[in-house]
Amino acid sequence: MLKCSFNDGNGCAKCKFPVSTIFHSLPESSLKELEDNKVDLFVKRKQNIFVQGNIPQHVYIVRKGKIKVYLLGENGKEQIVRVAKEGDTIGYRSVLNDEVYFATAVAMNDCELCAVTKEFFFEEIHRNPVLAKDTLKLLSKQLRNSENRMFSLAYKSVKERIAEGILMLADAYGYDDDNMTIAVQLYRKDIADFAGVTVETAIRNLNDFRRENLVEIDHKKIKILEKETLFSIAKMRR
Amino acid sequence: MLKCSFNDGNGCAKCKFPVSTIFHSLPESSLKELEDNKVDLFVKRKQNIFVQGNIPQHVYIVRKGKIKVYLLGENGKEQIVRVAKEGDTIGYRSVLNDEVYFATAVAMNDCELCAVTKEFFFEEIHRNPVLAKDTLKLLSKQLRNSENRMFSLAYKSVKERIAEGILMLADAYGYDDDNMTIAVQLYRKDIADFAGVTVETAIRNLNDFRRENLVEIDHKKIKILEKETLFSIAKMRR
DNA sequence: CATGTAATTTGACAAATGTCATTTGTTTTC
DNA sequence: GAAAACAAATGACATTTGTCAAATTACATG
Repeated sequence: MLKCSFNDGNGCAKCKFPVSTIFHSLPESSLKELEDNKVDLFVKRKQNIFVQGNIPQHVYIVRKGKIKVYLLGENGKEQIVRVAKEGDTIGYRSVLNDEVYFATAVAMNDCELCAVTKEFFFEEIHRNPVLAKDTLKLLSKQLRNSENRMFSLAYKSVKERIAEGILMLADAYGYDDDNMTIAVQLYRKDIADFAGVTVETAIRNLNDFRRENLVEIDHKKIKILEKETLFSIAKMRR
Repeated sequence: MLKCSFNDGNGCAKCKFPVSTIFHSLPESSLKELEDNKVDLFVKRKQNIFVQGNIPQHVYIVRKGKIKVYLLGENGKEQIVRVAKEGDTIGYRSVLNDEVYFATAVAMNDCELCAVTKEFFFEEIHRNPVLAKDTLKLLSKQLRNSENRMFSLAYKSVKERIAEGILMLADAYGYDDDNMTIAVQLYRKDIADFAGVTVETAIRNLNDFRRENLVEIDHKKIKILEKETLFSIAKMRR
């Protein structure tokens, strides 16, 4: 049997996980049970974790790596609806509603995940009110975020959305050690798909920001130089 | 004391409410307790039920009437993020996350609501796993809907969004007895705010649809004549 | 029911953004 | 490490949608 990453002894004191996850409230007994209801998963960059239309079998906890979750339209257009990094949970919504995946999740870099069976998640959410409450909070937060982005997509200009996108992606993925460089490689298309614009438009605006010394761009790595200015361009509520 | 609308004896057998609500799973004992933790609320058309930035005190169950929930931008632009009718619950998300209202809810016509104290809702969600699960399902559904609309706002043309908007509003508010006319008075601005366009643009597209005999418009009442055609214009996944 | 206010409609025009084609640079693969 | 595949950049242009102004119609209030 694979080593249980929930009990490897380093990390979050409660769940024995390198980072605090949605399962932080599980009692010892449940953690034991969890061991028999999970599979470790190693996913290479650009590979899918789950795909729109498929039937969910697991809830995924991200142990390592960055992920994007997007909707794919007929025209080949993609809308990134959510991103995830170490400690985040993905694929749980389709499980909760017992329906096929509504979105596709793909690894932005090599990832390690824990795939927890939907049966365990379902059981546990029933008998553990704290897990239920935490999941409610998580959903609430994501719904709020989503509705906020609805507003942006509807009414903000492209420049505002690109600025907002950079800041949101930075916030969601985190920073490198310099505390300024977004901790993931982003294609121009990723930024375009997040902001809901074409690649060409994203490029033009990114290069505007670079010329104005708001960001520094080294291939796929973006360093945020003037966060405050970007915030004011994005007209973000904070 | 006001008559408790949860126990007026007609409607849903479980909760004694005219329609099935999120509280349908409450046991008798909780329903009794609920009586002391609710206020009946009568809200006139165009009046607010809650306002962006205010501190939530209640969760609202709609007994009668139609409601829109929208985000208000600095520029005066409004994005309708959700709508509610008889049986729906609103204002619960801010309560769950213990933060100020993120949106404003306004009555589309005269409404009757039950305002349930947040303390009761919180307590009950903790001790009633079925309520917790139902709330999780509701949130999941709304998040899915919201992400779907993110995609539409980002990538669909105005004509597609207006068609989609009409169909979504019809679905959410329901129909009159003819089963074709949307069961609420909609200003052109409401449709514009739902689809994320200007009033002028909404008007032009609505009138296109009317000229093509897809809809019939009598002031603020919209009758859907060719639902299938609208669906295909909207390119909606169903 | 008259009057003022608000909502709808239309046209002309401006601005924002997407589309397409092409070039250049970067990454992957054999 | 050369070749092929992929990604980024740029220009010219088309299209979509928004903006502003003005006219008409509907609604609400005294």
